Amino acid sequence: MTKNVRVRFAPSPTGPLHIGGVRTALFNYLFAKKHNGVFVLRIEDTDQNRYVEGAEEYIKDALDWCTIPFDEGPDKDGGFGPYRQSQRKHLYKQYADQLIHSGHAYYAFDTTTDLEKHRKEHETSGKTFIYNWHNREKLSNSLSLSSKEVSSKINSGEPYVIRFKAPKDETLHFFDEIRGDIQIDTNTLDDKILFKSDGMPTYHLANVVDDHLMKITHVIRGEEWLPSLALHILLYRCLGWDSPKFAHLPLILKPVGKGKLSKRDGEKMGFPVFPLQWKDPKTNEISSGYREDGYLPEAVINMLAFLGWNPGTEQELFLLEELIKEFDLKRVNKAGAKFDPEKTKWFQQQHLQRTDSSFLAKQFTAILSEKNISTQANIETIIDAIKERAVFIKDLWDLSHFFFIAPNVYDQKAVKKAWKEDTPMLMHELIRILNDVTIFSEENVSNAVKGWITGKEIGFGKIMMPLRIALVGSLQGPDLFLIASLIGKKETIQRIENVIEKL
RNA sequence: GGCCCGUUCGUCUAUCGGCUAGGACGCCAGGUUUUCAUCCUGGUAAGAGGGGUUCGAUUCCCCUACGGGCUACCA
Repeated sequence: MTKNVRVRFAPSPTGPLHIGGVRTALFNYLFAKKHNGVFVLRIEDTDQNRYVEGAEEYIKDALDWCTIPFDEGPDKDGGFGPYRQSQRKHLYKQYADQLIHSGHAYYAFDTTTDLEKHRKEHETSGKTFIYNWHNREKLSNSLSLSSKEVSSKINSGEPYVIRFKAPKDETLHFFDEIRGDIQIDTNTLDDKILFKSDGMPTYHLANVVDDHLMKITHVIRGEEWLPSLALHILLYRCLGWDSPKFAHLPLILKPVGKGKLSKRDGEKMGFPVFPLQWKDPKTNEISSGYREDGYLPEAVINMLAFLGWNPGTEQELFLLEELIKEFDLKRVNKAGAKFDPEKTKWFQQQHLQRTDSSFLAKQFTAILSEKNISTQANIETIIDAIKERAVFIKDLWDLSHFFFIAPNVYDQKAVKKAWKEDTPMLMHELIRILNDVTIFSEENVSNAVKGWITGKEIGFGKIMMPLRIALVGSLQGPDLFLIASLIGKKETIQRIENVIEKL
């Protein structure tokens, strides 16, 4: 019998969700949906000092915008709540105590300053201080002190932490769904703190306890957690629990230079590293987001999916449903991937082209009304004509303003190229031709103008380019006859008269 | 420093021992569009280095180099 797949995304509400985090959430989501499983959101807020106002909301909004909603999580109980670790505080201590009773953990009283001193001393003598079997007997803890001393310290209210007692002389073997077999010598492990003196568990304990209690079957997380996998495996074992399966995702790296992608890179190179815009509540600093920059969630998701994963075919454009169908942890790469803002733009362009004109028309109408331009019935026709030139929805205006407003400035380069001495005369003649077109359809205008040019035996460019300047203001845009027919006979002629006068 | 993970075109990647090492982004050149963009065609460019194993290695093993991560009473 196969267990129901349950995965979780467990961010810490210390700020806006970075696209690396979104990618982790996406892979969890895809894996869950692929196996008809459940996607859980758990807020890991065990560190009160780092809590940032609004971060949890941001995380939920971001998942929402990316169309990868969670099935269970804060305010969405699925029977495994609560889903904020701060609200689960009472659950953790008993497991730490259990580990103490079974001899797998111990109390430690060393102060931060004591430990810092040890570290410094080791450093100056060229050694590394590790709190483990090397020296745990010489430090202040329940292994070195008598049980009397220990209980008197605890009873007198002296602060203490609970440390894991890493086993000695053992080679641990475990399996990562992406990386395969990994082994570690337990002698290199340190005695990690499981329970802090403020009464809160550390990530390691809380994470293992919650994953077990929430019946998580697969832990899919970033590669930065690989070094603590040994600890986590050991915790499951010492607590007497089966451990879930693990998969560690490759990191997302800076586009240029070394290291992990960071907020700074986005600022420096001018691309967002966050899904949504974020305003820091303390500094009021604003970080740009993909949503506000005009990206479609489809594009962002598609781009993210291909950062470290591929379907093994040559298909690159995927919608969420297809990603779910094709996704497989086995096809996730091991090596970190440099982030490429250019490719992201390409995904955006491709997805925009595949977006319904009726949907774009709706968005565009909103932009137009902001500019106090009344909506036209033929808005979808206009979008069909300009869409293929657009990358972002906001490009639509730059590509189509001449449908709504007559040009008042003319591109100098274009004028120099196309406006010759005999042009005004030809334009006057063109006005007469256009005047004779009774039904001003694209086809009729085209036939009339083309017939006239052919009859005159002059080059098309001599007429078409000045006409384009008249109607558009520059040498750009879709088919001229379409533009003419859409703005109408009166406006077309008016614009030609304008340009003759001005140039 | 210690531990762990990784290494194919500039970038993202395909290849599950036998290929002229494939695709995509970018870039360059043509073509279509009498404009611009799109689009089409073509081009550019890669297996870190050294040892093995093998009839044969990009693919398997080892070493080195390089890159990355972790090394907090942060997650």
